[in-house]
Amino acid sequence: MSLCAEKPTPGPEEYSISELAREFDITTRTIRFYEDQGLLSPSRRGQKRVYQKADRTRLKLVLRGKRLGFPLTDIRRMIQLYDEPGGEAKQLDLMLSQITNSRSTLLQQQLDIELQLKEFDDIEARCKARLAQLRSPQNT
Amino acid sequence: MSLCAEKPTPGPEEYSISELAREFDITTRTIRFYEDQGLLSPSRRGQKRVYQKADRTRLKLVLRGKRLGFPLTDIRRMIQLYDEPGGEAKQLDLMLSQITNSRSTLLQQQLDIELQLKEFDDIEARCKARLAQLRSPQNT
DNA sequence: TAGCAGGTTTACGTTAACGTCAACTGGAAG
DNA sequence: CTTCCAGTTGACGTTAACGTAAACCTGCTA
Repeated sequence: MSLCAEKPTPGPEEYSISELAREFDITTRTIRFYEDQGLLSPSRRGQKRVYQKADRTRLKLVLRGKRLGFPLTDIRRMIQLYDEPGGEAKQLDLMLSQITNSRSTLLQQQLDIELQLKEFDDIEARCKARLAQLRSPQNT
Repeated sequence: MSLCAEKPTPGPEEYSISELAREFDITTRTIRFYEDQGLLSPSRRGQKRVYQKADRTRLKLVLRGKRLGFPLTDIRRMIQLYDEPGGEAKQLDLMLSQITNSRSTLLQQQLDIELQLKEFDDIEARCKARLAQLRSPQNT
């Protein structure tokens, strides 16, 4: 440990690339790749990447998008919506229609999930019934 | 049209590969690829594939899995659960644990979707507010 | 001063999920 | 018989999303 000078920017909390990687259980390669794709844009101290809280939040959004199966290009457009609304009315209209689009995809996914969950319940019940039958007394 | 002999198997309804392709808006290549991956196994009349209702249902399951972002290997395991429960207790236990697994993924996705939808509502509201402001009277 | 941990760029490799020919087949229509 | 159409099997091409390896910098610490 060096003498003092420990917190040059004590404010908004910062992260190194490997800290983020550990936290979200991904590789640094992945994080750099996301930056390449325009999903992240951390500041730099010297040549090293420094991630602020906002960057961390963006990364979380990316990973959420991934869990939902979206390709990175879609995810990029989605998280750009979080940035400051362009200003131009045209731009705002575009954003609104993109939101409408993404929303309908998400709603479809909700339906799909509900159906799938119900069917799993069904299958599970039959499995358990079959298991109970296997252990039932009449097979001695 | 040939003379009669139109319905050799009038029973369970059959589909050609291109019929299914049209219905679900995918290519025949995709359907054959899914078969290659063990997701479908249609019967054959001569060398041509003939799809029964059960095959159609399986295809629907596959596409639902795709909409949820699952890789084909996961989808395969998932739809195998719809087949007859193996019989062996060990096999049934395995099925149950697989269901538990998949279910937790789906539940996570539900959470992700709800969050995302809420954030979209939020962004949308701010967009609309900004738009209203742009058209407001004070800029004449 | 040497070395090491953590970071950087560059570049090629890999896997999944198809797309895109090419060459062949079997039946119906003209 | 030829022609056409829907279907079939290879085989190679492509894109997304990283993995992996090489070569370099850099700020401590021993």
